[in-house]
Amino acid sequence: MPKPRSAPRLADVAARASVSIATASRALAGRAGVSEAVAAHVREVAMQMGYVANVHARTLAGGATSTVGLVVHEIGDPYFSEIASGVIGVAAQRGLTVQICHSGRDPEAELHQIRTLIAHRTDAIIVAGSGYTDPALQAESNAVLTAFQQSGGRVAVIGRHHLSADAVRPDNEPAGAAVAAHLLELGHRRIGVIAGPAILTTVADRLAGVGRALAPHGLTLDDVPVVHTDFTRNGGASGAEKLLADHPDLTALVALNDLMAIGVLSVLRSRGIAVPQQVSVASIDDVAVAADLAPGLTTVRLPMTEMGELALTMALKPPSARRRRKNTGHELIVRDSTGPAPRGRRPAGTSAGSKPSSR
Amino acid sequence: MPKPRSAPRLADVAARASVSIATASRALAGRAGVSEAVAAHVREVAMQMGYVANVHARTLAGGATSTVGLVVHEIGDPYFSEIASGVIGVAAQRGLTVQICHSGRDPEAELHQIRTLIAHRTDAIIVAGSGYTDPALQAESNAVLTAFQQSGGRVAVIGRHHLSADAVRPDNEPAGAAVAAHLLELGHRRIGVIAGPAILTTVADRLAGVGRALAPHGLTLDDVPVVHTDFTRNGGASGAEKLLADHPDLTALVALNDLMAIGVLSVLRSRGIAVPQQVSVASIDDVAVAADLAPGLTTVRLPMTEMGELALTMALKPPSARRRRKNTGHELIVRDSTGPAPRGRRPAGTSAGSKPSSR
DNA sequence: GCGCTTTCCGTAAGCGTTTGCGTAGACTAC
DNA sequence: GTAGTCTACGCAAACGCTTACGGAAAGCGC
Repeated sequence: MPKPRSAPRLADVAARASVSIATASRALAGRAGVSEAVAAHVREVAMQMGYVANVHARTLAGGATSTVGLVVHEIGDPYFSEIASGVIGVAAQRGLTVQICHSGRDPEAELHQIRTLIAHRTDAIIVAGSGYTDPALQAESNAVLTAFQQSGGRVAVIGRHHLSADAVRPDNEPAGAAVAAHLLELGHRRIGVIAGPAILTTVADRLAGVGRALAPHGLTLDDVPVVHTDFTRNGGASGAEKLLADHPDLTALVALNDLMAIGVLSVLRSRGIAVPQQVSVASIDDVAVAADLAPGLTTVRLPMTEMGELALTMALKPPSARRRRKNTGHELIVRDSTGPAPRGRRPAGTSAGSKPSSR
Repeated sequence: MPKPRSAPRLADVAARASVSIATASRALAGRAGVSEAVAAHVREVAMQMGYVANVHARTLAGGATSTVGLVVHEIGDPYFSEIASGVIGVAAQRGLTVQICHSGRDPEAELHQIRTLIAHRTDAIIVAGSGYTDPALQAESNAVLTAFQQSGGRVAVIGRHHLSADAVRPDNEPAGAAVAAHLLELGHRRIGVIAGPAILTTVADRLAGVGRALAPHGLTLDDVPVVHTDFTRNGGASGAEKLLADHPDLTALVALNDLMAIGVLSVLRSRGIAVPQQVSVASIDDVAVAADLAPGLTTVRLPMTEMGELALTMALKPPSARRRRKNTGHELIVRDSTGPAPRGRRPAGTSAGSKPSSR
């Protein structure tokens, strides 16, 4: 090889194949207007030279980027890494690549990332983080995304956002109701809720579900202590500490996501409080490790990977006049972190109740 | 607003600010040759119009892509999502976006993804998955990446690869030695190893470390049962089942990564085998949940997030003549899944030894 | 005030594609 | 053999930006 200075260009391929650039382009794109013989030859030459089209030139000239953008709060969070896995999976199938950005649960950062993605002219953008209860926080993002859609971009969101776009809606409210109902059925009445930031719709919806489940038992959300902290493991831990300090008589703790529940369990363990004999713990998401915790975490499964797949699939469909909505399912997964409410106040020993097992 | 048809272009900003395109470009890029007054005005106008440069046009014209590529085996794996988090973190700081691809532990898929990334002319490419013990498997990837580097691209790998590029080298061998040494110190001699696919250098290196630790005790790898399965939770579970069936007298199980250890623990739990009283379990990585398992997992911490940060930082430095290498540290984290070897054969009761705690 | 340098800004040439349009040549139909 | 229709291909104009290069205005010393 004499001088592989830079990557071969379409012009190089065309020259080597003794055709014009236009013909080479059409041949490689499989577009009509080129005889099969010539087309085959061009492809052959291109292959030999290891030619790969410059995506930027192609995009600039009007082609598709073959890139989709994905905005998550934090990829290290298993909830989002499972969603991302789904997105990347279907992207790969379709020959697309995925750009991932962190929003860090900050509306301003989210806007910035969306702008960046738009600047990259991705074919589609998927916003996977939770929405914000205050529409104003996403007003600007919405304007930007709307403009993006008007100029041909596709958008899908996961969760309840104030963004006009196709949406995959996790069963947040039903999940909240399911987890609370489960605890109530087990006889718990003194239930504490450890929630994430109130500005997140995911938190608001799950909380609302809890409230709905409370109603038939003559309770409302005002009757149960709710503490808002970070939507993370450490947030869960600090929330549990606060709740335990302020309300020592609680028999069950609901964390609004698994990560928080992990933090809760760790606090309980370090204090020597038996789960579920003294305090039951349950949450929502069913991340991969939930089954392997100590004890196995009772939680409500949301199909994260599938949600990611669904979102990209929706975004890639030809746009429809109306916004599409797709609700996910949910399933209560009972493991070992929940059990019957202890009788009386904090029995020191083991409760005699039957221990529910995984189903 | 009359007609926000498409995104505003640089020309629009320039016109609105009554300057030439060149001046506008320079002003926004912060390049010299523009008076501060004019520059400020241009920026002001651009901000008002919500102008965002078209990355593709910019790249074509010779600018940087402001995109980096990241190849991981599977983003759903916490090992990789933590690395990705590190990469995205420093990328965001520098105004870069990250394209993530799955290689799925398949050299051919990896090559394909690298090709795609190169087609996107990313400024840098980071290969984070394990390398392969057979250099032939990565020969083509190496050729492609070398060409990429010659044309100005930057490359960094995480792990031991047969790729000529800057590298972040996890302490795989020392980590393997550390975990084995820990078990040996506790008196274990009948140790089983649950390894991932033998073709991965990560597996080979960790295994070699185990072997090295064995030597002072008059043992070699041939003396301990080693089973190769998938480098996943389920792989760990099936490996544990096989080992337990073939060698019922083992007192300790080493899994070559935390994910496998999680599978191992689940098998042990479902069989009612007490950990660590009957069998100790230890592994390598220290993913975020390791501390929250049942029991807390003794493992060797590798700084995944930091590795991701380091890799991108290296890749972004001006290229040096020689390949840079950076070794990570490692730290044995003793939790509750390891304890003294039971005396005699499988005592049913609890071992009386002192329980090591986290340090 | 005259040459000089310096500062600031505009003109225009690409970057590598895609694609509308124009034009040869081959073929059909008479 | 001539006119008309396709087919297969080439020419050249975008796409939106960066960056030499050149020219005008402004500052300097004398």
